[in-house]
Amino acid sequence: MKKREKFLMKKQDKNKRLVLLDAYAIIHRAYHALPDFSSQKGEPTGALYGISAMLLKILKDLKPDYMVACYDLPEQTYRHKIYDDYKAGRQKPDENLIKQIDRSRDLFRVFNVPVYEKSGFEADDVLGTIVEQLKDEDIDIIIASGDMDTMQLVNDDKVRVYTLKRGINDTILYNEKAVIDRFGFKPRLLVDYKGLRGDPSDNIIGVKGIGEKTATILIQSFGSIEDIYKQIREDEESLLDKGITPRILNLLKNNEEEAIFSKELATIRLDVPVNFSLPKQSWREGVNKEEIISLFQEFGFRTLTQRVRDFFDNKNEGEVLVEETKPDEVIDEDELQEVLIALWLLDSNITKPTKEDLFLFSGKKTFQEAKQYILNEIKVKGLEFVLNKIEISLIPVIKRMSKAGIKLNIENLKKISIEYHKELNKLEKKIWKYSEGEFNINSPKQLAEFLFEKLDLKVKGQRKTSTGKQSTKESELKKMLGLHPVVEEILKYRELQKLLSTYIDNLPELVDKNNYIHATFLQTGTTTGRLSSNNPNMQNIPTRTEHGRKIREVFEASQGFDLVAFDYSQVELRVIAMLSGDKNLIEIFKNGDDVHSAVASKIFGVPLEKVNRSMRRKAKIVNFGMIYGMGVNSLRQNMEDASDGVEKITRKEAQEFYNQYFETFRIVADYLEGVKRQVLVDGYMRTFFGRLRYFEGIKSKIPFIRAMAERMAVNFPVQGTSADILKIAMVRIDKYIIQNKLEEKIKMLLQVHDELIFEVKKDVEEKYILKIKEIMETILPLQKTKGIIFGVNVKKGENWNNLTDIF
DNA sequence: CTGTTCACG
DNA sequence: ACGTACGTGAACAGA
Repeated sequence: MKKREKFLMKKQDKNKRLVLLDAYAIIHRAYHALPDFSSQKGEPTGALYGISAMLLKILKDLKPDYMVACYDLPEQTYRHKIYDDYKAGRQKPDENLIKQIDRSRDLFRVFNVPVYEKSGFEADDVLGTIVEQLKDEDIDIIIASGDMDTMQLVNDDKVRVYTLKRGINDTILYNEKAVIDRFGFKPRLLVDYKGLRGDPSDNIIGVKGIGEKTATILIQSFGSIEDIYKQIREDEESLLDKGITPRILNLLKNNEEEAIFSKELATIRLDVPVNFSLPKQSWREGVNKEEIISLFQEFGFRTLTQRVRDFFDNKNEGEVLVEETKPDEVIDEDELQEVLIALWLLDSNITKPTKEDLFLFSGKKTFQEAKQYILNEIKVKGLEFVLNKIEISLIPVIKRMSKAGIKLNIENLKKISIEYHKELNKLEKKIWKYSEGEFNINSPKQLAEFLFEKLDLKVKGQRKTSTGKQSTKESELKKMLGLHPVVEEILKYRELQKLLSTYIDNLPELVDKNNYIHATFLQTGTTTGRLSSNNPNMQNIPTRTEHGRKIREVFEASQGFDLVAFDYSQVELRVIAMLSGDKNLIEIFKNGDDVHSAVASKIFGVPLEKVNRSMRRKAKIVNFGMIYGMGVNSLRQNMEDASDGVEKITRKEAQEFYNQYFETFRIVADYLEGVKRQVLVDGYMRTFFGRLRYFEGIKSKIPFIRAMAERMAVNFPVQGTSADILKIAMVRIDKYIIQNKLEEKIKMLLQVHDELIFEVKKDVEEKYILKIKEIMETILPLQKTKGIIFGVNVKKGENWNNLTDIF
């Protein structure tokens, strides 16, 4: 839990203070944050309770002289007129909420709070207009809201925003400095931020493909949207220099109108036709305490009634809470990155660490101190090799990889899109025929209703979801295949829907002007040392089904190049053989046999050529399962699933198979037990190269938690060592490419955990390809690997789905 | 903003 | 009798 320090700030005594209440936003927030209370008369009061409590908190914390409430009216606003889809997708407010909104007017009446509203405009516009009309007055303005939409109105210390952080009790007051700390730029640029990033809650699109991070970088570097486009027109290259990728530049150029329009939608109006005048007297003069109490009693608010009494009886001093802002410090980005990686190495449970984590972890106040502390800890924990020789060396390699990008064949992708959409529509119609009515097949809830209630299908040993609902996941649906013809259609529908929404229809938004995809590879994204990838995730592009593989086909080599993929064969099993030193397993790798068949041959005690498909399949399952710390029950389940439920496997059979496996690979079993013993003592495990991971749950008294920690501890050295090997390979190959001046001919494009994908100029000599293979296979000398060669297969082709073995 | 499902290694 | 195989990122629904 991130704890933020707070300090007290005295209210300025000279100026009067006006608190502007964004009534609808507060009520709306309270309605969703609180349970459905109701008064004795049966009137809903949950949201009313929330806003009453907030009002009392405002009186206590902010000590306003005047208060004014602004409302949204149910009518359409001018924003709906200029943009049909404004706030589309929002559901209509419940009747219970509407009732309470109406009733809240009584609340403001008894507190002497005048109401301002204007049909055709939102409360935010009215608030903005009031602020504007007061700009020359000496008055301290605080806007109290339930959301962050009014933050753009913050102006130094004169206009501040008081809003809810979490639930209804945790509040925060933003002045200009606090806004800058939170977003990284001045409040007036928030509209530009929304113009770029969009605002899903209002259905403002922004520039598709630009998210929080890119929007922030753009605004920090160039200022407003207008400034950004001015810069693009004047000097396009300067954006690239500032680290804006060609992809982003392209998105900006193609979506200028959207950006400007989104900004307009997000901008609060300052010219609503209302005439604001400050109330003649403060809210307190002329307020009737008894009126408030009687309304609260009508609502059934007992504790709040008491708080009203206390408030009027005591005179507490006015002090308000303000978020503390750390002193400004100039931090070099490249260093920063190194220290964040170092921090992640110290505690890999912190994935994607940020600057804040640095201060939190080190307990230091300045960056320099924090850095010193972290680097010292690296020494203490023996992580220097991993930090310096693996991670830091990898930074530029990853940068180059992302910069190169991989080419996407948009035309083919569009063809696939049209074809799959057609097929999906057909499936949808078919399914709806069975259901005799339309429903959302994508909704697990609606699908479950259809299958389990309407059709009343029964599944043997049905799985429940973690929240106790009937699961509709693939393995459950497969069990019902024979029961009803619709099940097969649903499975097909699921597959296509997934492919279309996750890949096919989103990839085109991520290409640059030359149709290249530049994914981001995160170095601190996992707990095990692997890389992760996003925007898009290039590590989960489909490969397992025919429909899916069509997607791989649209990733192509550049003109005049081939794609060349190098993949380690069974790295994780080789790593476990190396770490355990099991002679039987090592022998299999030395012989160069197919691992799963060879393992099957040993377990079933039959010669290699007598191993059938079922035996190999079972061996494969247990081979992988062992890497993950699988137990007997899941082994049974998996063996059954893998045969599509055709073959029934009893617990006893699974147990016998399990025993046989570990009798054959006795040393592996000992090694796994050794890991569990050791992690219980130390609380952490290391990979072969020294990378660390701590296991919180390992001493838990809850068996499930502890068992889970054990499985993670068993898996970590295997997955982590493999990840280290890949990273070292990347560093060495990159070095080789540069030393031989091959940068323009051989480009590393992707890393997918156990494989590296390059594009290689067609005229490049074979010896260079073979050298890369050799580098990968000799990351460790043979005596250290106990004679195991980490074999690499090399494939070549024009696109990612059409690769043929070459070495 | 969380849960479910599913794509990959 | 059972939610007990690890590590990710992403879309979508529903609140």
